[in-house]
Amino acid sequence: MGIAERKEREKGERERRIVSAARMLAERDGWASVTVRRLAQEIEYSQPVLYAHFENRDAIVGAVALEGFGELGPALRASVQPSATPSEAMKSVAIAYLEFAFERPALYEAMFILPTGLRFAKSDTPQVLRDTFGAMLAVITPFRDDAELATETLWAALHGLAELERHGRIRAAFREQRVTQIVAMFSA
Amino acid sequence: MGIAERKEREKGERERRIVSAARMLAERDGWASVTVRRLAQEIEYSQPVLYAHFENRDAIVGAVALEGFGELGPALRASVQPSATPSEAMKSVAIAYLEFAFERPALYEAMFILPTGLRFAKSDTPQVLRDTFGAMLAVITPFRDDAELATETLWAALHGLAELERHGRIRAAFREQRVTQIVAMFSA
DNA sequence: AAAAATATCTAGCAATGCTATTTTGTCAAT
DNA sequence: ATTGACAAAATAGCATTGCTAGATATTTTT
Repeated sequence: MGIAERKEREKGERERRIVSAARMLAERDGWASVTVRRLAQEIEYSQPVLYAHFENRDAIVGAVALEGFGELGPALRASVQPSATPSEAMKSVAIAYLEFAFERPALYEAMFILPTGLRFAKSDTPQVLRDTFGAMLAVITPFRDDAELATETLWAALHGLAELERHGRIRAAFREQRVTQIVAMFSA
Repeated sequence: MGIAERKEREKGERERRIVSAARMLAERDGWASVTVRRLAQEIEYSQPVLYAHFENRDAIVGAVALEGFGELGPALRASVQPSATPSEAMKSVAIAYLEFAFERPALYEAMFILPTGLRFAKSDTPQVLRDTFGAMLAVITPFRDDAELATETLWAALHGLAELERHGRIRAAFREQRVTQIVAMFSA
């Protein structure tokens, strides 16, 4: 039955092309430009084919978001030098988080802002999501007993910093100082 | 020249009806349901009339957002009891902020998430926005020299708490505890 | 009363997400 | 090789969107 396997392989391959086309277009022209028609054109298939892979447009955004989580966790971990002190580690993670948000805005949008149909903080939370959470948890644990709660709070603070700055609500020039404030508070 | 004035009055009145229809529909059915056609129907004028008042749909969202800022500032100030200690005051403001976000989700969305074309943290920032910022600044000043910076950071933290919870990224049941954490950190 | 300016509407464009229907391609059984 | 069943994919279309050009009605000015 190698035929069925080949077909499955081809379908998987096509799915990857859809997701990476979506990501590329979003990063280049913004999510509003990511239309099902344009994606179809990009992968050289007709429009309805995409609906054999994804229930709707939101699900495509969700697939890109998942890719993003697959990268954010490792990026946070990689930012920490082995020789770093606990509070240096926390600062590295915080800065890496914001860099991720600002350097891949479309990816970040898919992960945290756009409707995607993904589930979180529930029993069915995918492993990549737990991993990302874990990367932040790791640098907080040395400082706090309520590490899980504190991770949620730190995450929220970083997310807020990223979003308000992206929308021009707070002064971009003071980013570093705000991060310093936050980290100082959490590592006290 | 009472005629011109009457016309201006009528135009202003109509504009208010557009904005409040938009707000009502958004709060009831979500922003996706706020279409220019539906608004036109609501105010009993044809569609192009709305473009005599607002450049485009985003500008209507922006008008609702401005209304929101006009209410958020006072709501934050009103939450503080005259007898409150400085740290009680800060906690009241933080809780009032989150209540605002959760009880008027569509309004909050217009203010902080959707594209609106409004400008912030710039010289042309409208007074209502400065007022809202001022309400937070007031409760931070007793604790910090760098009050303006700290206000930005606190604001970001609260915004992040609201957004991550709204998207189901963090556990709703622990909202109170996260607020307590944040306030403790800023009033230390 | 006629002309000019203003206000408003009708009708339509191009684009969107999504889907019913038709066509094309693949493969096994004859 | 031919045929018929099944799966894959394309065409064509629906309903909806934001927005606008062009036609019509309504005031205001002359």
